[in-house]
Amino acid sequence: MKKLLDLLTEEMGKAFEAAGYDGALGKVGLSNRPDLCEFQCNGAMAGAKQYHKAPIMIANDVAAKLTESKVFQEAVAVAPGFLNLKLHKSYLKELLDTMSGEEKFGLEAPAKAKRIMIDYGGANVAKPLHVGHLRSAVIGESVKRINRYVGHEVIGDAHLGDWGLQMGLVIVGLKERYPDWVYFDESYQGEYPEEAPFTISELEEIYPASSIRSKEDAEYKAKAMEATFKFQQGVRGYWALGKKIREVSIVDLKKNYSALNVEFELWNGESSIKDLIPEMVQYMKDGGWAYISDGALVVDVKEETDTKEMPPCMILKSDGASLYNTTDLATILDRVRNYDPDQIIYLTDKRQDLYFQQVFRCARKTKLVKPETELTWMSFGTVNGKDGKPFKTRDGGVMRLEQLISDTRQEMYRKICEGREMSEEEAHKVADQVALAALIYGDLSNQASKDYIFDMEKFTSFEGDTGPYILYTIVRIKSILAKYAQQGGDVEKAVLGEAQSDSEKALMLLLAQFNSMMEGAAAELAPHRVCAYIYELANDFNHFYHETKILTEENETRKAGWIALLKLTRDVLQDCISVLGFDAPEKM
RNA sequence: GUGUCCGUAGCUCAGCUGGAUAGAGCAACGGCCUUCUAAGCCGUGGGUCGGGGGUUCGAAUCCCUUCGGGCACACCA
Repeated sequence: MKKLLDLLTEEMGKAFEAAGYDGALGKVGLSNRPDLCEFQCNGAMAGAKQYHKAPIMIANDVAAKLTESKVFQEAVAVAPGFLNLKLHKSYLKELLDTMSGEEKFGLEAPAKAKRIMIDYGGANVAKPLHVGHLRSAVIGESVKRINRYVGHEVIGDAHLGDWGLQMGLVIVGLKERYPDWVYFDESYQGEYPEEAPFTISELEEIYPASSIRSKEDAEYKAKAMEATFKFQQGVRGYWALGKKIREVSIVDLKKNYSALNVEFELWNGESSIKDLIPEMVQYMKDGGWAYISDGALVVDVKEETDTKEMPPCMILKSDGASLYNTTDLATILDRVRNYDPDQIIYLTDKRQDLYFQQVFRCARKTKLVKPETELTWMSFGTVNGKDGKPFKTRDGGVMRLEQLISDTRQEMYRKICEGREMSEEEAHKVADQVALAALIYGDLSNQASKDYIFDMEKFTSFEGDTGPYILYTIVRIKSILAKYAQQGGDVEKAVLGEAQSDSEKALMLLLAQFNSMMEGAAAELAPHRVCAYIYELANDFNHFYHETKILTEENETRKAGWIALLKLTRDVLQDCISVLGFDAPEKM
């Protein structure tokens, strides 16, 4: 199904042509004066110069051609040259009929379905997730789902941080505690145990302790660096131990991510591509791109048009060790070979702007990717506390994601028990669902690239533009539909009718814009567009709901029409929250 | 210093490729539950869109400049 504005623009273009003007002037947009009209066309003003005519005269000519229109019930020329438009109710009804009958409510498949890889999450092995990880996880998951919904193939990769110094720190920490483990016996030739000899809580305890110690104790730090090096070189025991650390971490991370409804297709990490590094380095040298500068191996990524300094992209440190750039570039090589993606999207915090410019330029220059492969960096802002500084716990520590989720769940449970009667089991279930919606919606309704203030009170209060409000609206609709069915009505067979009121028409108009909204959200990687849409949709529905008594309506055709409208609203809302990454309960 | 992002109501934020009177939510105040879930709905007050120029018939939006803030500027990730 074509997008509503395109259909209207087509119709308006014809009218411009019929009146003897350029059809391209007939661009129709949403009205910014809902009190006057539903849509507007400003083409008459744009065309005034071209035709040496007052805009109002052009607008009048065009309006005259629309008196018989089956689309526009009203097309009025208003000074200085606006064309104010209203749709025929019958046209709108037909549009929604078509929409209801189509898969994905009239959203058309993309001209070319892309294969997109998205790198998000940002988790590190042996380090617990904290608030900062919420953004990456939630935004990435939504971008993935949105693009999948519109018809692309999307592969999410957790791209685990399992390569840097933290590996050495954990390994050395373990060695201090358990020097006798076979992992540390370099003469050992046998198999290593299947079972990991430590738990996730132990790792989470060892890492910070080890990290602090390495900052104070130079000798200890040297040991950690040596361990990191041995691990990266693939020394048997170190590599085997690293693998176990990785396994144990992944189990724990999966648990935490699933609490957020976040799921990765791939759990590759930086270490997964270790074998590609030497090959890639050699390739960059052979190609004449990489050279030694101050001892380090770098690739120049300056371009003539640059107005700023652009440091070269470092491939290897002066001690020959690899770094973030190395693994990211090798990962590109790996992804191209194994998946041949049309696009790779990276989701990181916005401080990495320059870094990704360097990496992308380097990947293009050295032809790791095809020229047409899109490399997209999507950045997100930091989560700040009320003071505008990065969010911390009360005592100034890092807020763990697990803690944040459980706090929100508890608060929600309390509120649910306050107002409604529910079994304890159900209350917990619903509370978890609503808490998740509160968290995800709270995050996604902000523009991803901007910082936002995490305000626990705001998040756990459910008034206004919040996830719970959206869920509440869906639950309301479900409740009415259920009652209708109880009374013997068949929701599936209900047929839409023409709008009976302004509020009903407003709801229908907004529903008709679903496909265009979703297409835009996908193209712009903008989950907040979906949030803004469903908030408006929920508002329009509630407005309609408050002035329309549905179940007591005596005219059965009319009642069924409303039921069909409710069903469509529910379905659209549910698809929307599903691409945002949460679900609605049956009641709340 | 160079680059980059941001500056819209008391607070938190929208504002799509420039259009008519700049919108929400929270907070404040006032209404609406014998009737489909009041976690809701309706209403009131609140703004020199940081400042100044420019382009345009028309600018919160585009360009320049200035002030204020965040962030980044090769051997961390």
